[in-house]
Parts: sequence; C-alpha cells; structure tokens
Amino acid sequence: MINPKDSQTAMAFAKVFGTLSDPNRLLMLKALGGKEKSVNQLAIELSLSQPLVSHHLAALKASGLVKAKKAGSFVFYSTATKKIADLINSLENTLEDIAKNMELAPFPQPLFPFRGRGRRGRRWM
Amino acid sequence: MINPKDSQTAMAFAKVFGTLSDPNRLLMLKALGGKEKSVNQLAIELSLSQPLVSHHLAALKASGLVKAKKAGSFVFYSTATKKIADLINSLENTLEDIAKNMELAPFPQPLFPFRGRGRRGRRWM
DNA sequence: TAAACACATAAACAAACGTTTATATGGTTT
DNA sequence: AAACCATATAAACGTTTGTTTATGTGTTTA
Repeated sequence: MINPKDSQTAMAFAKVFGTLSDPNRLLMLKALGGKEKSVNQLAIELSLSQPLVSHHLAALKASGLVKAKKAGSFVFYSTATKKIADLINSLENTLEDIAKNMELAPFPQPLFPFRGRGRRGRRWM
Repeated sequence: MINPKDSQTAMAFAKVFGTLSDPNRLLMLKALGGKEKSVNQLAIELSLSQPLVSHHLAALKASGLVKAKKAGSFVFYSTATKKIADLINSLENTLEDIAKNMELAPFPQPLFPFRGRGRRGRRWM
C-alpha cells in the first residue's frame, strides 16, 4: 500500500524537522546568521551551558544543518549551506534579531575561567 | 542577553516543526494533498491503526496544520490553508506520490467490520 | 431500538529527548 | 611540564513522544 521509499524519505525529512523542533537549536541557528561562531560564543550569547551547546551543535551537525571548522583549540560553527542560512533568515520577521541588542565580550579571552585549585577534571576520590 | 519574545517565537516555531517531525504525520499531510479525507481512509492508505491516525490528526490540528469537517458520523480532514498544502507539495519531488500506486476500496463501505458479538465497547464487567 | 459503524479518548509502556553535572581530551600558554 | 583553556563526551534524570490496546461517544441502519 505504501511505497517503502516514501517511508524512508519521510523519515529523513522527519529527522531534519525534529532537529528544528527545539527552541534552543533554532536560536542557535539564528545566532549564527551567516557568521562563524565558536561554541562558547554561542553559549554566552544564548545564556546556555557549554555542554548543552556542544550537544545541540552535534545534533545540528548530524542533520547536516551546520558545519564545523577547527582552529587551534576553538571550533567554529556555521550554517552548512546558503540554503539553510536563507531558510533561517526567512524567519527573521518573526524571530527578531538577537545580535543587535547584544553587548558581546571581547574575544578571545577567558570565557569560563577556572577558579579551582590544581588540574581541572575529577576533583575528589 | 536574549529577548524573551525571541524565546517565545522560537518556542512557537519549534512546536510546529515538532509536529512535522514524525514520518507518519508527514505521510498523512502528503496523503491529503488538497483533498478531504476521512480518518479511516487515511488509516487504510497508510496502513496505520485508526486510533493512531486519530491521535496524529489531533496533533496536526492542534498545530493548525489541518482542519476538520464533520459530515454525519464521518470527519473529513484537510490541510488547514493553501500555504500548508503548498509547503507539503514542495516536498513532492522527494516524497513521491503515494496516491498513484494505490487501489482504494470503494467508499463508503464497512472499513473495519466488527466481528465480535453484542455492542462494541467494554465487553466484560 | 438494537446492533454495527466512524471516530475519539485514555491508560500503559518503551523509547527518544533535553538538561545538568561531572569528567575526559587535546590545544595553548607560561 | 604544569596549569589552564575550549570543547567533547557520558551518566543520570525527569519529561515528552509514538504506539498499542481497550473502551467510550455519537451516528446510522436494519
């Protein structure tokens, strides 16, 4: 009754839509308009924890919505294709520009300074 | 840092995308191209159980993607607006036409004949 | 009017998801 | 090389989601 190929493509589409179905991921896509931004830049702009941003970026990357570029210890993310950037920009009317009202800390600089003693990592036991 | 209104609209968008993030719901939207179809028609075309189709239709309706029209004991669903119908049609290249390869049972007729005894519903106690 | 139909709803349950917390890894600086 | 930075990963957890099974509600028909 149903062409199996249709189910497959439906699943592929569903996966992409699923990736777009989270407010934070949408804000992240919006935050990197055409620009390249590091994980921590996004974390600060959106007031999200670094691991959470990393996690969501992994999801966006898995769906082919963003791409990553390593530069030293930084990883800069950007929308994967112009089509995607445009799609997101087409939401601009409703999802108003975040960047405008933002005072961004100069970059690079210690973004999450380590205030503990000794080496970072497991701290007891 | 983040305009609360942006979060709100991001949530609204996320909700709609979330509704589109299920293969069966996508197939359902595709199945009713511009046409009106009853719950059981969809159930048969997509080989899904009637409660499942009802459930998904409720979700699609809650997101404003489809509308319902009662006719006797039937309920006919269709895409809510032309914009939505077009959006779905724009996926036509990849989500190939299901309807073409379908031999549809004449309608109306008993779609899920009741093979039990007595009245449908709670059957003991 | 009783039985069968079309559809909706609800409980139950496993699987997927979003988030936090903790830590690991690899690069850079001192 | 030791301390610190940027990022990734993984466990744990509560929540949401898709599906099945069972049954309820309203409508038609014999």
